[in-house]
Amino acid sequence: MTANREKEQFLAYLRAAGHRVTSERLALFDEIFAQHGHIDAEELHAAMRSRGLKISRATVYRNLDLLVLSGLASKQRLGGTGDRRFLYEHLHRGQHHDHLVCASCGRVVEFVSPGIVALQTEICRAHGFAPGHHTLEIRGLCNACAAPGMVLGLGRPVVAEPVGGGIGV
Amino acid sequence: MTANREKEQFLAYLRAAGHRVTSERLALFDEIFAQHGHIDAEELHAAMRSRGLKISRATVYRNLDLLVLSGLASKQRLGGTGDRRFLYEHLHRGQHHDHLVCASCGRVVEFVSPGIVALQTEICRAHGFAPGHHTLEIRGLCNACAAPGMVLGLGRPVVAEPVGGGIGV
DNA sequence: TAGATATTGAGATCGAGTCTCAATAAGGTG
DNA sequence: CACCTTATTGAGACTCGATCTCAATATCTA
Repeated sequence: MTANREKEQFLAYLRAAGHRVTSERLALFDEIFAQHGHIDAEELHAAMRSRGLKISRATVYRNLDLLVLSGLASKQRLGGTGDRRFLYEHLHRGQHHDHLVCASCGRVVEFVSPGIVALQTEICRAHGFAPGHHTLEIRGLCNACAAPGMVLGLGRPVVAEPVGGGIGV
Repeated sequence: MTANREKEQFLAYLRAAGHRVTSERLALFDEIFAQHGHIDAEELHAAMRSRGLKISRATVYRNLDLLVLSGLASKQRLGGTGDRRFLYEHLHRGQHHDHLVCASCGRVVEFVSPGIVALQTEICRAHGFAPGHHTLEIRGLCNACAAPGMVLGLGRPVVAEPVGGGIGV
């Protein structure tokens, strides 16, 4: 089993919050940690059913929220104004990243930038806000789509190296 | 009438795109430019009806998309995972800004940061993307909500001074 | 092991946004 | 200006992601 450390964190969260440890919650945890990249609730539900697990749609939705509250999954809409569904992805130990999305083929690249963190701190300070978290989505054209005459291909999200470390304000 | 320059731009867009100039489109333009800050389609529709204008819900939705395409309005969800509806706001001459949202009272502060623009350019370059645009939402606690024992008040969006000008990567 | 109650499942419901299609009106043409 | 073509509108049906209801079930506590 992968993600043992994260599973411990999930169990600790459930107990601390007074929630019960059910087989459905454990199965959902396993499923989202078995998935690569972003996936929506319906796809997650279908994936579990196709593995022979019996779990209802409502339970998937309910428990995804718990995973987010536990800090082990993120829930956000990606893709600008074309975002109909929430997408979920598992997180490792609170590591935050942002997204670069190709406006043409939808390919998603994840990146970590210390610069944006510094920027967030500075902007909050300037406006008297206590910093929380941020979501940054950059949209553009990936190299494949920017090349003339290319047919689009939907790639898999890639975790990228940190870019830039200086203060950005 | 306010926003004459913008209205010219809207008319020019309509004609260039082969769309007709209808009274509904002009009324919707007037309404969104008469509004402060962010407003959703239903509220916009209700506001127009309450002024005695006869316009249908479907027409509001359809023409808001045109306003966005013309570059005169932005359409985005704000408020993290609590974002059920799209919010619209009018823009002045393509000026881009981002949002600082209070996680407690929902107050929205708009800010302009050259740093984030530089960051966007650098990150796109590092990953072989042609830069497009970005959306950055920072969530935190405003000074009123961070103060202990305060009752929350829902403020109006404020356009803030640019913060920071250095390269932020 | 039994009892209290949180959780589940199936399906109803909600709600933001889109679609359909007949009626209307914008704007080009003679 | 009057006519004609056709984009646009309005009313309401529809879509579909997400939430809610409530009886049945499973978890945890004592």
